[in-house]
Amino acid sequence: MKSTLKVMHDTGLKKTPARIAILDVFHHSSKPLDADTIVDLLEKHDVKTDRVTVYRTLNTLTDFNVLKKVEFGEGKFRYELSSLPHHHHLICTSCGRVEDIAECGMEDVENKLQKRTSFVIKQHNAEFFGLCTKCQ
Amino acid sequence: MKSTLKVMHDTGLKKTPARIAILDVFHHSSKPLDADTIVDLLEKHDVKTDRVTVYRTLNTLTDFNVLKKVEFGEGKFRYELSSLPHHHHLICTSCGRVEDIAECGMEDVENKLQKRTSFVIKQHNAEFFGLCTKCQ
DNA sequence: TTTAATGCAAAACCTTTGCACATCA
DNA sequence: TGATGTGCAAAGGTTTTGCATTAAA
Repeated sequence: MKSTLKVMHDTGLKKTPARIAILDVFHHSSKPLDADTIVDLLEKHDVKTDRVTVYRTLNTLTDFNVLKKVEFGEGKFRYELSSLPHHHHLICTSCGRVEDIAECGMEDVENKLQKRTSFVIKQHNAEFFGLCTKCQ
Repeated sequence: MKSTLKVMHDTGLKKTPARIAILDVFHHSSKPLDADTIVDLLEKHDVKTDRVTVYRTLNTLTDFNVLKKVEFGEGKFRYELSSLPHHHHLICTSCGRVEDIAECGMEDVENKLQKRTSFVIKQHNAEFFGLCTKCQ
């Protein structure tokens, strides 16, 4: 995985404390984060930053394809590093735990779909919902 | 497909003009609708209803499993009849056109996943993004 | 008549915008 | 220094809540 500083360098974006701190948060997170959580984490790490800066940074990094927006049906966006290998999410509907699913196995599904429809398919999202071990 | 009145009867909810009109809108729509679009359609059909009633109706019908919430990464919810056969959506990233995908072909994916993880998987969502014929 | 639904006003959330000031390269 | 990023205040868009009134069963 690319380091935070490497990412900043590649984008050509200015290396500001806020951006470095926000990217660090993602590099240390195992699941997609929403803006509010990031604000909290920054505060906890004594990084003084405005909420607006967080939103702006999330958008900028998404535009530069450093981050990827995802939605879990919560009415808000979450973000994750787009450098992560292609994967989907398995979400526990009881406790909210999120697990990554590597090898989505959807290549076949997508290929068949490509043949059946007139669309040129560029990407897909998938979320699986269920109960984790603890919540079953 | 169940008729609007049948749906109302099955839920035990009161048959109010607003609810009937809203369900009618869904019975005549080929794609998931957001609250705002519904408000517009009702207005066009001269059904006088408050926006809040639309939101409340959408929530009530979702609670009763008559409607299903879906998200297309727009920062708002859309709803569709949950009586529709299991399907996913193919969304044109250029013009916003939405096509249903019947036979999702994800049973295998889900079954394999079930074996590989400790979750009990209850359902999945999938959205495919690409370009429709016109926009290619 | 009793319970549930509606309308209106107000607010809660999440997110964006404008603008002056600060900071990185 | 010049371009870009930040903070603050304000606003925009979507959705929810409280409460008095109205309508369904």
